Order: sequence, then C-alpha cells, then structure tokens
Amino acid sequence: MPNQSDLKKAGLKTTQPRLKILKILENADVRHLAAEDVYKILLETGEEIGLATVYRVLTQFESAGLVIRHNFEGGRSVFELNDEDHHDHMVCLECGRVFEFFDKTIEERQKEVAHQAGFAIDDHSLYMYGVCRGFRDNGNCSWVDQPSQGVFKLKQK
Amino acid sequence: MPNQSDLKKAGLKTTQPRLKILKILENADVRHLAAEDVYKILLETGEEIGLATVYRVLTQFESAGLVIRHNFEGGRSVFELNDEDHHDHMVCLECGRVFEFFDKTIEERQKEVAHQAGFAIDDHSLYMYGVCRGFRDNGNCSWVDQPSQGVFKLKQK
DNA sequence: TTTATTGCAAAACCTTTGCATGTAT
DNA sequence: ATACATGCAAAGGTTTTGCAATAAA
Repeated sequence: MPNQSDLKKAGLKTTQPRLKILKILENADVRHLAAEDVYKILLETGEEIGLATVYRVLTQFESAGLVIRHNFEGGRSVFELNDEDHHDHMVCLECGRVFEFFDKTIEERQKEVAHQAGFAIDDHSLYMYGVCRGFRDNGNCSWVDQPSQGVFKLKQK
Repeated sequence: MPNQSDLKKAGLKTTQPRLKILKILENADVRHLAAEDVYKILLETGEEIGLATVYRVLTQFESAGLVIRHNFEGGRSVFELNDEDHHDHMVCLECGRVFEFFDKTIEERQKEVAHQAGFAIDDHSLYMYGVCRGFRDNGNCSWVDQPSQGVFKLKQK
C-alpha cells in the first residue's frame, strides 16, 4: 500500500493535496474513483483543492506507479490504488459497482499468447461488463444508494 | 461481414454517408479506426461528409452490432467492423499497430470466473499493451510510415 | 531562497446535439 | 409526401495547460 515515503521516492514533494488525495484513495469505501469523485470527496471534507490539481496529482501518481488508471466504457478515467497485487475487473452495468478478480490460468495464457506473437507486454487490462448478482437477485445493489460513487456512466436509469 | 442489407435490418436508411463509411471500415488497411481517421479518409477521397455524421453513423452502427467500439488507452474511441468472430487485442505502444488474437482457454476461464461470481457477462474486453516484434527487431514498423493510421496517441515520440 | 506545486481560468480534445436543409422511400 | 439523415455550428463533458500566487525543501 503506497504511503508518504513513496511520494519522496517518486520525486514528489510531500504536499497537503497529495497526502489528502492519497488518503482518499486508501480509505474510500469504493476503490475505483474518477477524478471528479475524488474532487467531490475533497469538497465534502471541506478541502480547498482544485479539480486541476486532482488531475495533476492522479496523473503523477500514475507515472510513479502509485495508482492505476482504467478506461472503462463511458469515457472517463477511473483510478485505483496500485496495491501491487494485480487483478482484473468485472463492471456491473446496472449498479456501477466494480468487482476485482484474479485468475492464474488467464494470466499465464496471456503471457503465452504474447510470447508466441513476439510481443513484449508492458501491461494489460481485462474488463468484463455485465450484471452483478446483487442486482440480479435484489433488483438493486446496496451501492446505488451511495451518492457520487458510480465509477462510470450507467447505461440505463 | 456487414453489408448494405444489414443497414436495412437495423432500420437504417441506405444513405450515401452510411455506405461510404461502411466501405471504409471494410477496405481500410487498418482495421481499427478512430472517428477522426474515418473522417480523414473521407476527406482524402473527396467526400463531403461532416465529422458529426461520422460519429452519428459509427454510433448507430455500434447499436446495430455492425461495429465494435474500443476504449484503448489514450482517451479516444476506436471502431472496428464486427465480423462476428470475436477476438482480443494487443496494442503496440511504439508503432500504434493493433494485433488481434483469440485464445480459447482465456475465453473459457472468463466465463467460468463470471459464473462463479454470479456475474452475467454482456461483453468483455482484453487489451495487452507492449512492443510488437516488428518494432523490436527493426527499430520501426512498416505502419509508422503511413500517415494518420495510429489508433491512439503514442506514449513517446 | 530556490524550486516545485497549486488555483484559477482558459484552452484543448473528443463527442453529442439543435435546427434548418436535404435525401431516401 | 413523409419521415428520417445530414451539415453546420454550438454546446457538453473530460482532461490539460499557462501563469501568477503559494508552499515545501
């Protein structure tokens, strides 16, 4: 889990905005946040940090390897803390919730396919879109009640 | 391979712009095109079709299942003809070329993982980013010489 | 004190939309 | 003739950037 010393390692000064944004990423009850979500949480907490700074900080964090940026369907980027333990994502198109998973077989096959093609992988992303169990069973998901927690634009509603 | 009759099936009138855009998607030497790429090709061919129309048509084609929209790294959407034969993608960050592949094991494992999680998959996307063999071996790739063929912003250069 | 960082507003992008005009059936 | 498509320009949403003010080292 990234912390203050990682900022220094990345050549970034330990500033209030950076610390606060890092804290939000660590403590938010939703792991996958758009820049605007981070900004709103800052506002709710009474912090005076501009949206431009949020973008700058998140981009710097990404370069430093502290966070991972995702481009899910819907246009905007979402960010999550890089906890060094790789996983892929299932995104519920109904409630917006993001589920993480890891499958060893898939990871291995990816490497193998790339190797056979002579392709040197830097990075990969696997997103599965669909409907989560919570939504299917209950008609809704506990997360929809929470304001501004959606990680992307929902298809419906 | 989609054709004129697919337009009618989708409830879309057979108009010149739609036919021309469909033709470009079928014949372009790059399968994965951003809206702007399609627009530039139209201009080069002397066609008088607005960018807004290109977006509208591509979006309609997407709804009709004629094309697939991808959100690779870099923000903008790229479109490819839906040839009904599903595949995933490797994107070269150096030359911008997109390679397609299909791996049965990966496909099966995805379904299995989703099933275990009680997640009903609509759709999925798997992108691997890295450096292609052509670039690694030759220092460049035949495709870099072709103007406006990149499917997304390159990391470097 | 020196250098990096922030805030604000403006700009840059990509994409969508309103409305009058044009085109397919 | 009617309904749908298009072009243009304008607006929308997200992300980036220039520059003066501010904070960290």
